[in-house]
Amino acid sequence: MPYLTREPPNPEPVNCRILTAALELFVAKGFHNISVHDIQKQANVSIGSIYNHFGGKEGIAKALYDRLLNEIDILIQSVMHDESSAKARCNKIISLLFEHTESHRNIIAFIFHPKHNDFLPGELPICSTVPFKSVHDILKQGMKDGEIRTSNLWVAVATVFGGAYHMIQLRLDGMIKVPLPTLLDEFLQHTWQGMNTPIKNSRKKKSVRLVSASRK
Amino acid sequence: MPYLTREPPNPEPVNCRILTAALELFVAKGFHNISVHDIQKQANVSIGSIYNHFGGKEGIAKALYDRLLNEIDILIQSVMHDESSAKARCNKIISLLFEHTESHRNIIAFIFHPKHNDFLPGELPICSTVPFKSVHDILKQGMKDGEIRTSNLWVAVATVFGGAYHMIQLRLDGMIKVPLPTLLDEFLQHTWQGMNTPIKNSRKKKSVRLVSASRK
DNA sequence: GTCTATATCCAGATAGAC
DNA sequence: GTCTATCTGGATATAGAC
Repeated sequence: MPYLTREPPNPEPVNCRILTAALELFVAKGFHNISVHDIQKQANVSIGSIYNHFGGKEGIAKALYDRLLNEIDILIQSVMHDESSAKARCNKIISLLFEHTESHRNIIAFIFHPKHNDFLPGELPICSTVPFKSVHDILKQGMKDGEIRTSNLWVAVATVFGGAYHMIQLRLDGMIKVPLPTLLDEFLQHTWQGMNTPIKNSRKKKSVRLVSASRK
Repeated sequence: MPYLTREPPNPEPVNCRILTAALELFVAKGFHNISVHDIQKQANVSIGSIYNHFGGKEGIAKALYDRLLNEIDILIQSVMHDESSAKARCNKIISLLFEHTESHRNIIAFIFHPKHNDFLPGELPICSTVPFKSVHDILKQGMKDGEIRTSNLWVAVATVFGGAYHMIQLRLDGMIKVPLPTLLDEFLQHTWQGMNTPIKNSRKKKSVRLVSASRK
């Protein structure tokens, strides 16, 4: 300990440290298995600070939820801007979600955690939140334009995105061992062409990349 | 209170009453939001009984989990017996799950609750349990037989069943307002034929029922 | 096996100095 | 705003009568 006994001050602002720590712990062990003390230790702050900033454990969860949902929404909005057809939009969204699952695992795991109601009483089911509504609208527009199969809207949502969510769950659970983006094209083919064995003498234009190369 | 002050004795055995009560409460409010006292009251038994039979709250959850997973497994096994082609098996399984979502809501809600790890530490992800393995095998066989599109197995699982799980979630969350079986045929079409707009002059045999009428 | 009463523990929350 | 020390409520679990 040659120069300083005091450890270098942590550069991140306190509230960010709290949120980061909480996110990591919540995802690793679940909201109810984590105490405020756990968060306090991991974030290197005092209990007092936590209550000051967020009013308690639930306040942290709520802040995380709002913030991360908002991030997802921004993602979706960017896709709405970049792509115009319904199919392209869906593909791009799924592509981005797959990428995020690799690069921002905790965010995806927290947002796609099935029952936010378990710890955020009164919260509506996630499929009724803003970003999911956008997805809804995309599909509706796609049907109107004759671009995708007409059907009950929820059935379409489940078919197009249910599979993607499941891929994400399987990856988060460690069942899928490879990065999701490597499975993207294969997956999208299934979604759009169905699981029936393809007809042999198909005249379709042969497999093009289904998603334009990711920005960034 | 003319004849008896004592209420008629409850006919169900104690351990069943406990499990039934716990299942209902867990599904309604979540494992961590329910205390042993809640279960005790709902089941009309004493705390002592609960600890006698199950050793605690976690013991109840574990017993429920094992029992209900086993029920699902029996369901799957019956399908394996009744149907021979991969596609028919998948369709039948989804059909039965849809029906169960209506008639045995709590069972489905408990089994498909995403993170059993939150309250059953050490439990493997549900997709690695016996009934899910069967599903895995069905798809593998279907690919081998050239009946369904060849691909990474998990991608196939997600495409065929991910959508179905999502339908179930949406129904449990109250987003889908109609009984799932009414959406079954439409949904299965999407899964097998894909979400692309069907080709106009299709020569295929026109829509037959995709699932044979349910027994029972 | 079932019950009530009680003990123990710990997470959530607060008080008040700095 | 941040911290430590402390309070409180409630949940799990046990003891011991019946």
